[in-house]
Amino acid sequence: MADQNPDQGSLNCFTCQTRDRTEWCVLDDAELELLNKGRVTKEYLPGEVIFHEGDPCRGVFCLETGMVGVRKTDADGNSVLLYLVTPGDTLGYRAMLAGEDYRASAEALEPTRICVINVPTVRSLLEHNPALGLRYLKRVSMSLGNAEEKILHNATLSVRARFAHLLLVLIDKYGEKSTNGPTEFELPLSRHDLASMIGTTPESMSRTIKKMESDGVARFTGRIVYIPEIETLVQEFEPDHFV
Amino acid sequence: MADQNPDQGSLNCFTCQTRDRTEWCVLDDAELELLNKGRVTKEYLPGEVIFHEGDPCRGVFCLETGMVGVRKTDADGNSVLLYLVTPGDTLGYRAMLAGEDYRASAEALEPTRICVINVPTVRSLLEHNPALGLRYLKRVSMSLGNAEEKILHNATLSVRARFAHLLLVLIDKYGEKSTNGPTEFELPLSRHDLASMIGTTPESMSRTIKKMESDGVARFTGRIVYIPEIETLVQEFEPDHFV
DNA sequence: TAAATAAATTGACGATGGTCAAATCGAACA
DNA sequence: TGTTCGATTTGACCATCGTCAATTTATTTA
Repeated sequence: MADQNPDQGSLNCFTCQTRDRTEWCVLDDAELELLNKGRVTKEYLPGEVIFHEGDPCRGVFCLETGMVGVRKTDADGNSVLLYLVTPGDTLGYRAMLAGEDYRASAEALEPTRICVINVPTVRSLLEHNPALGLRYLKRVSMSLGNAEEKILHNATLSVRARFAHLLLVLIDKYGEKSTNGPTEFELPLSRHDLASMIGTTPESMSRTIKKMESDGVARFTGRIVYIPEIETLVQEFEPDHFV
Repeated sequence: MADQNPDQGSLNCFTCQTRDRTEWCVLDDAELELLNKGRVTKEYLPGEVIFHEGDPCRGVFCLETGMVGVRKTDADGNSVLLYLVTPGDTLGYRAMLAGEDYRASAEALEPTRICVINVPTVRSLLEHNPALGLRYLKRVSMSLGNAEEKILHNATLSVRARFAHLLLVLIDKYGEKSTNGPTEFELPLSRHDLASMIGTTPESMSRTIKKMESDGVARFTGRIVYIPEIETLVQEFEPDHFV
């Protein structure tokens, strides 16, 4: 793990660029002061592990820059990539709020700067500011809704339909917003990680991409995707979607 | 939907038998009074729908007696059974806490008595008692952890392994606690619903059961399962589990 | 009890997608 | 530039599991 480096980026929670996009936006100055005291900044290089499945919870992580992947792995080494975490997102709150050890691991996918807020600080803030709890309640509840949807999708949709859906989600979250017409977009993930986001293998991923290209749905050049018509992707996973 | 019937069962939240098993256990008497005022009791027969995917959230439901299944269905009619809800559980809180419409539907699987607490009442209680929010945070966060585990299992385990796991979970939750030795247990679900709990079809469920019988892992007579040795089920879904 | 309806099982078949191995591509580096 | 290592793709194979239809078994109703 890279050394703590307080000289780069925002110096504290008051000047933090991403604070307004996090749950902390509901804190007053006194609470921000507490948050700031309970905070340590860390940097990670791609591949470095931030926490491991089974580790005791160390607090809540705020992503300032970079990208983190949250993975869940079983005894045989099979794994799924559950989340991509980007600046303004928080990380590790599930275990903290459930009072459990981590049930997934987090790994930097790019050079990443993160603030770690220790457990007692978060707990104290939660106990004294109900609005913060309500914020987290909303976040966790929406996340649960998404997870349940994924369970349905994985059970009922083909690899291809799930990949079409993943592309739409990635474009919506990290790409230009354009509901229709041609779209170009750089995938933030390797083929392997794309595969493990939709619960399949790199081989099947590869073949699915090839088939989509030959069907004219999309063109892939490395991590660049070109999609002539976004609507066709919607059709892929919602066959009877009304135009 | 069956008529409201205030003459049966517990008359109010103060005398409610299941209250201590719900999130409401953290409420004081004044808050219980509020809860009681915001409450209506309803009864449902098997097959009756309590809420539908897409409906606006009507509040939080407390199960007094019976059993409810939470299902998620897609446009093609494929569905998964996400949860079994039994007395002492609450229902519908995810949509409420996320501030969303329901993203799954709930249906009585047995004759069921439920108290409905309206949205403003729950919201008011949440805003004034941080401990209640923390309770729900814990519940939703643990549920999210389970959902994420299910995503991994569905992606990596065979139908048979997932069924073995389901059996263990059902026995743990609704059966006699016996970590080893022979176990007899009545399944609370039809074959169809067992199948949709593990994201497969009734036909595959049937064949899996047949195979397990011929392998001597379990015997099925209608909804009665007899398992000579529980540990073999653990082996089924954790092949390299240490004894 | 018999008829009707629903649930569960079985059979036959094929498609999807996983596995393993080999080949190819591409980036990092000496 | 050539080499090396990892990522990606391709090929060959086939197991698992879903689909559809038919049959058997339960359950409900008349």
